[in-house]
Amino acid sequence: MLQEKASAVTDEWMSRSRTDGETDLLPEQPQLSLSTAAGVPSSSGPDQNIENMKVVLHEKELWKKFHETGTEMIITKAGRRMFPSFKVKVTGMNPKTKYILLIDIVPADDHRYKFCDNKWMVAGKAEPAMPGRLYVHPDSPATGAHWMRQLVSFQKLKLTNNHLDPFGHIILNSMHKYQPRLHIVKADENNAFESKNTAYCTRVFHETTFISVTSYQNHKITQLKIENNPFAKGFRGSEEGDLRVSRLDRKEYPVISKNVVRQRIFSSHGHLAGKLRGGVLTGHTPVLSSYQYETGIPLSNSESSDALSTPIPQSRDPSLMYHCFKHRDNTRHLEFECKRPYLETSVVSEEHYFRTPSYESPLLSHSYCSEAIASREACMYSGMETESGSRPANKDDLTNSPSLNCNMWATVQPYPRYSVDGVPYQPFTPHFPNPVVPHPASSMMSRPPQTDLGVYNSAPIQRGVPIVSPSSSSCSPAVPGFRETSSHPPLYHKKPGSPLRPHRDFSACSTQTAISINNSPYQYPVGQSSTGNPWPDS
DNA sequence: TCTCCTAGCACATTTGAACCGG
DNA sequence: ACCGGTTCAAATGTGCTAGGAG
Repeated sequence: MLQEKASAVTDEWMSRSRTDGETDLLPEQPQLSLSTAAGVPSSSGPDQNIENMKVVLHEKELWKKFHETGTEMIITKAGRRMFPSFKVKVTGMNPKTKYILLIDIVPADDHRYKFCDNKWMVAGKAEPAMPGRLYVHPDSPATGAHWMRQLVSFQKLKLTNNHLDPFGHIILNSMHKYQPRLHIVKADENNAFESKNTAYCTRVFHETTFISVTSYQNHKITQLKIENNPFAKGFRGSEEGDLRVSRLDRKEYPVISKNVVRQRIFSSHGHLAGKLRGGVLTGHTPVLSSYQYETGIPLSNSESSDALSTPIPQSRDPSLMYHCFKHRDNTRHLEFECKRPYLETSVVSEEHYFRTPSYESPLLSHSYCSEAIASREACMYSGMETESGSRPANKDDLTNSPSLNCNMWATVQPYPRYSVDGVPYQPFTPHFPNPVVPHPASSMMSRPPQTDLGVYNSAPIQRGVPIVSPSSSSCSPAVPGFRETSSHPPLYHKKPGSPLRPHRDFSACSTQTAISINNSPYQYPVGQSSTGNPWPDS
């Protein structure tokens, strides 16, 4: 029943979604007054509610450039920042109303990919989703005036492939496709978003879709990163040398950086022909394509089909013959476009990570906190995964359970289109089929009891933050999943082999989080749902 | 043999404390 | 004592690459 309800919510959102994504957020339902509902004082001026908000992706062109090539994001055990970083310009907020901005990253589909013949291909079914986590902007909650004053940057957000990550970084699976989502939530009187009527908006920029990797597969992406990321400057050609030459003649004479030269010394050119034969980046397989067509929404990478099939066709770029080599084959080549660093200063001063339940598997949440958190760095809530088998069968029951009496963020349903197609998505099997173990951190964080993250997944709110459509956004006047914090003692899960440090850090984190985010005992458990199209198209 | 992942490396940027002068 | 500017070392963020695991 709840499921149906959730579906209904999702459908509603999807129906209200837009595809012209770059600008407006979906208006909330007019009949509801968010300001009053959320207990937020209304501004003296015109009531600027969420329906008036506009969110523009910063460095959209750069994102597009990456997207057209097939964006890859490195994930490491220690955590790696995203580049380009996720930055947005928000307008239309009520200057006096407090908002919470956060990001989550949901699977774009249920496939695992491999880079073969210079293109991405489906390599099988996706692995079990990592425990979902939210990254709350460190300034949250802040007034609309604050958010609108300057760019809102999430550049300190880090991605990791460490399932046991204690630092609150967003956990992803390598060789999987993901879609970042921005959520704007009106903070309630407690500077949290627990209120049932809390309004929120979700914004998806299809350009930000990426495939997570442990090492770059596409040399073009490598070069784009090197050329645009200041931190990678050391891998660029010298100013007097490579770059200057590249500016003089970009097309005819590809620039080869010193690194390329160094690599060539050791590389075997024998691989080149084979690698270039593909010559094209194709982001999607027939499976995805068919899926996309079924929903009537082209997948981003299907634009990939255009983009990815056209971006680096060998025939179109003969220069590749000179400098293009598959990464593994010690090959490199340089892009000749903008050398300007894209990193910019931003309002970011610290971050907050919140855990979101695994998309498919129930998770038990507890909090982690890193040393960074202690130093006003990233804070997050995280949880442990449990067996998918522990996933509640009856969502209504779970929802009604006292244990759920807490703030909830929507749980993620990674592959919404499956439901659209009438083919329910099959949850992944849990990664950490382990028993529950009490964790002090959770209680310290005043975290609501989370018996099982599956609860969040099944909660209505889980559909509350869907990817409604490509480059689209959705808004809701009320977030059913955001509930008052419960005083119920939390349940804890422990993964086998979980590092001890996280536990130590948790306490610090909890404190930090409570202060910086809520100034209240509220929690931000997180589940999210991506009921919309996670792989939007332009 | 291949794919994927990890750790250490060199290089560059960022950060913040220390210092100085007005 | 305070403020603003400069300097510098440590911290941090990059991609590269050899080697290991499966």
